[in-house]
Amino acid sequence: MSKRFYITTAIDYVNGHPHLGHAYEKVVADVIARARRSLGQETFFLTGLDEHGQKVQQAALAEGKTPQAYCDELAVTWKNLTAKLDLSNDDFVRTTEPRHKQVVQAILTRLHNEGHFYKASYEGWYSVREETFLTDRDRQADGTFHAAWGEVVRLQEDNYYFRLKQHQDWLIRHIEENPEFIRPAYRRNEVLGFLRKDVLEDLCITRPTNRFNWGIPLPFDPNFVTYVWFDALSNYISAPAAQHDPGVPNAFYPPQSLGAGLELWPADIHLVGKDILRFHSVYWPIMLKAMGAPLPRQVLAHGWWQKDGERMSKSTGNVVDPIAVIDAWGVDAFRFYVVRELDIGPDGNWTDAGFQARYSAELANGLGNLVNRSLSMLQRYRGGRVPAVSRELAAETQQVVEETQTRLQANELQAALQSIWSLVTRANQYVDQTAPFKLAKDPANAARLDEVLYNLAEVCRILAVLLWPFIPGSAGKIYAQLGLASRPERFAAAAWGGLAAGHQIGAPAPMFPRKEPKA
RNA sequence: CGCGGGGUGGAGCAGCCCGGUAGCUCGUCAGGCUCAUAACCUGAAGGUCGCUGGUUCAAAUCCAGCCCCCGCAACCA
Repeated sequence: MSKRFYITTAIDYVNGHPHLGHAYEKVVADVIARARRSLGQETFFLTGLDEHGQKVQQAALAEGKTPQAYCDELAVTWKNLTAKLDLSNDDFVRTTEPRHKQVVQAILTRLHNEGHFYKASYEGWYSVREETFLTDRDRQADGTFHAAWGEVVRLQEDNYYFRLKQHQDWLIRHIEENPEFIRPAYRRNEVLGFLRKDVLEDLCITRPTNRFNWGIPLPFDPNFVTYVWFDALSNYISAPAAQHDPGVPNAFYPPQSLGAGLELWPADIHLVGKDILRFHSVYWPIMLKAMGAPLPRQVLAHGWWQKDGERMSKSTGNVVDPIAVIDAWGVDAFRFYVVRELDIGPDGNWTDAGFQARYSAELANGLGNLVNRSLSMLQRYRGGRVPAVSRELAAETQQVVEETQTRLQANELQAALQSIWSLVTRANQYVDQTAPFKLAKDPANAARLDEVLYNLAEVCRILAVLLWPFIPGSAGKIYAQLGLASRPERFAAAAWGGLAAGHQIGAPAPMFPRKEPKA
């Protein structure tokens, strides 16, 4: 058993339904996970749900359900999303699961015993309606609080705090010495700037149960539940702990372990939105250090999507429903668009016109048409029987394969797709230059036609291999149309010459049917 | 002076880290082809790479300043 490549997504808060941002992050993580597996690394891909907190408790109450029942229902919706997105996740963690709660409690117990926490009293302005403390920043220009907060009262409350100040120096050093720790680089600079400038405030990690109790109880004080940080972030290590991962201190193994001793921790990539970068690159490393666990290799922060140049919001109605898009266009069209359109890091802009343009130009007219015309000719002129191996496009293809590999290993997914499409373009040019449909008219050209047909079929096969991480369903269809029983899931299969002479291909069929543009 | 991102032919983007023929998709115009999902291929027009200055033999790319747009600012991917 050896260390696996371990990638996580943020766990989504169950309060609400999935939107484009959730789906985007999961797809990106899945493409990275599939790429790693294809390249021969054992990989573990974790995603899941954050189910505790006040908003969940309130929402459940409003629907007359227990919080657990409410979560169980929504968990079905969210798990369905992973299937809908064709994710290859190896586990799905829910923070209400016993295996998770046990790990969180073990962590809290140990850190408490070692003096990382202290109890203190806080007094401030409290919004009864929103059940939250307000700060001076929430005040309006005239010093009053906005009416949306409702009644604001003076309230005093005890809570537990996590000591952070002592960790600031080593964390700065760690980020400085490990350029890969926070990516992209401009996000790393942002965190460093903040750490160098501000003194870290100790972190409030509890809520008193008289405010709300839908959370994991503090093992050492029943009047409190833990609040967000130790609950949600710990999922990244509670799942490995349940696998008896030797990378996790065994003090944190849950009692009934179902594990097989998988070596997962430390995580290789925490994929997160830019909004929660600070929690993953500051608080989480400090928590791990206090636990005595190794730090993750990389926190990779992606950007946000806008819709038609504006922030998506339910009130204005300019939202993108990933489920609806997938139902209308297919999951691969969705996966392709979000990864091709937006590099990991910057913000992106979803437009329906842009989506349809890429579908039409790149998937239908580019890739789909290439495969269809290539296999149709092989079927028509040679009865679907693969001719002898020819290497006319081998060198150019090999170059694209290497370029794609380099970019996949660097998690440059958008750039990898650009490389792959240069091969699509090249093959379409090749059809034009060699004109197999003309060669077929004169039997004297039979040998040349054989060569051309082989090169086209083999390029299609290799494209399937290269595309597997991005659009696994369509890559599988290419293999099926080539009459291959296996799946194009191993990058090593991208070597030229995989199609054997005499092999019988299947029936060609359009993969990305042309669609009339929607109004 | 809160933090950060962006400003590249008509539209949307890549390139900038690691200076050296400005690339991609769409659109426009003109040709070619007919195997294929009315798809494909070729060529053309169109850009002072936000502005100003600096470094350099050479800057979209590095440095400084300025203008404009947009996010974030403790739990919303």
